[in-house]
Amino acid sequence: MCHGAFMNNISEHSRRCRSSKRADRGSTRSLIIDAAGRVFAEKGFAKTTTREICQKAGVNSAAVNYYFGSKEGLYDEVLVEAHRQIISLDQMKTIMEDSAMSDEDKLRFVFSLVFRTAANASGLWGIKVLMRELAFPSAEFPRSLKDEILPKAKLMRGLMGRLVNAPADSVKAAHAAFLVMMPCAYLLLFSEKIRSSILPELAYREEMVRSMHAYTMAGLSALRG
Amino acid sequence: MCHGAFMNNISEHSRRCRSSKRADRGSTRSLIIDAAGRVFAEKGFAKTTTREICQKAGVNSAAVNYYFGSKEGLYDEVLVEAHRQIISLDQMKTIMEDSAMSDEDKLRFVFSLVFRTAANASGLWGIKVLMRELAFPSAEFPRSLKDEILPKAKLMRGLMGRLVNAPADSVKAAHAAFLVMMPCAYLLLFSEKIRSSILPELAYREEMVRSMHAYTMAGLSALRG
DNA sequence: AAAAAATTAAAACATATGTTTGAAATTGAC
DNA sequence: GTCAATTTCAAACATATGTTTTAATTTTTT
Repeated sequence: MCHGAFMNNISEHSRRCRSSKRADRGSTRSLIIDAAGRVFAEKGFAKTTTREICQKAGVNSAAVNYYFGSKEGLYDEVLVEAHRQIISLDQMKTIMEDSAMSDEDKLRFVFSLVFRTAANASGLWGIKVLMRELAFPSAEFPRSLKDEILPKAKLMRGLMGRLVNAPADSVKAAHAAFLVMMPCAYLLLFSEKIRSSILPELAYREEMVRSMHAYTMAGLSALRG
Repeated sequence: MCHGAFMNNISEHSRRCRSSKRADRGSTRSLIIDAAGRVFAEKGFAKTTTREICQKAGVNSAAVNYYFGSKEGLYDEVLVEAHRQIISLDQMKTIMEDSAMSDEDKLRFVFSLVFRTAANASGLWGIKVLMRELAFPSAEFPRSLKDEILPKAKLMRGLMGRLVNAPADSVKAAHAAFLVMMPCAYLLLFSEKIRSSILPELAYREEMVRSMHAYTMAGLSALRG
């Protein structure tokens, strides 16, 4: 009766560092999170079944409820892991507060991070899960994640404000943030099937980064003046 | 046994113009499509139950299968109706081929159409359903609708090509189309809940149209040169 | 008005799916 | 090696939901 559902609070570190003898390459728990991430990214929460996750992970169907209590509990953990995959708040802070870097270079850094992520989309399921949440937030969208997204958004708005020469909380900065970030968001979210049929010429290449950067800087300059 | 599932082919006009004596304000069929559109727009296909649709429409649960054969059949009809709500291919052709209008004005027209739609989003469920399909196409995404979307996309790429002084099927035009249209797409798709928490200053006002237009024209000019 | 057709309604049905159960197997501590 | 704790497994369970059925009701036709 002492089931694993209550183990979510136990430090993950201790579980990870324990030499796993049952499963050679990664504990059952990690196997489930990874399989779940891939399936959730592809199908979304509602269309995903725990049976498919367990099958892909090669574990028994009862494992989800044993380790995570419920499908929702698993999804929560997947969201946490998704954030880890992209960029931590600390990393982002470091870059945004780096005085040796121009604001234009910071923007370029964001674009290349986006492109790297988009190009790696098959391996990194995290960004797809998070973008799904942004477009269609699930009931399970936890406050703790909002607390992670909002600070990052605030950093971006600071950058945008400086680029259009306006306060971070001004309407102008909001417009700039929206106009700059939405193509990024869609680049990460857009269904590959649809994109390739509507815009087959659009490839994730250096050429595209240059176009985005040129287009964005010119647009921001127009907002500024 | 002569059930309504086979009536989908009968002209809707005859059904509409027939004096409806059972249901005063709109036939059962239309009631279902409208209720379904609202629920599908809000929750997506998977999370929507036919029982909720029927309850919202005030009809019996069996009505969906009676009139549309299945939940998928109903969804197909909702997609057809969604296209009708926005703009027809013919209307769009007329505008795009209007030689009395500058390309810049045509772009402005697109933006105001987008804004009108976004501001009316509560009443018009069609755009939300279509945007969901663009981001996460369902298995039911019918070829006939692709045949409606692709021609419209081609018209937009023609406009974009002229604006950046490049052929419609060039990489440059594809980049332009992507960079210009993605903020529009997201404006229509973005979860209101999330938008208002991340960008509370962003309202659907004339001010925003002006920002978008200025930003976009400057960006396109940069792509051109 | 009578008969036929179409529609509506309530309930039953079948299936998919999240979850629980209880036993078997494995692991780690002594 | 023994024993308790943990993990795995197969099966069962409960529920939600798309669908079907059958009869009652309404509408249309003649």
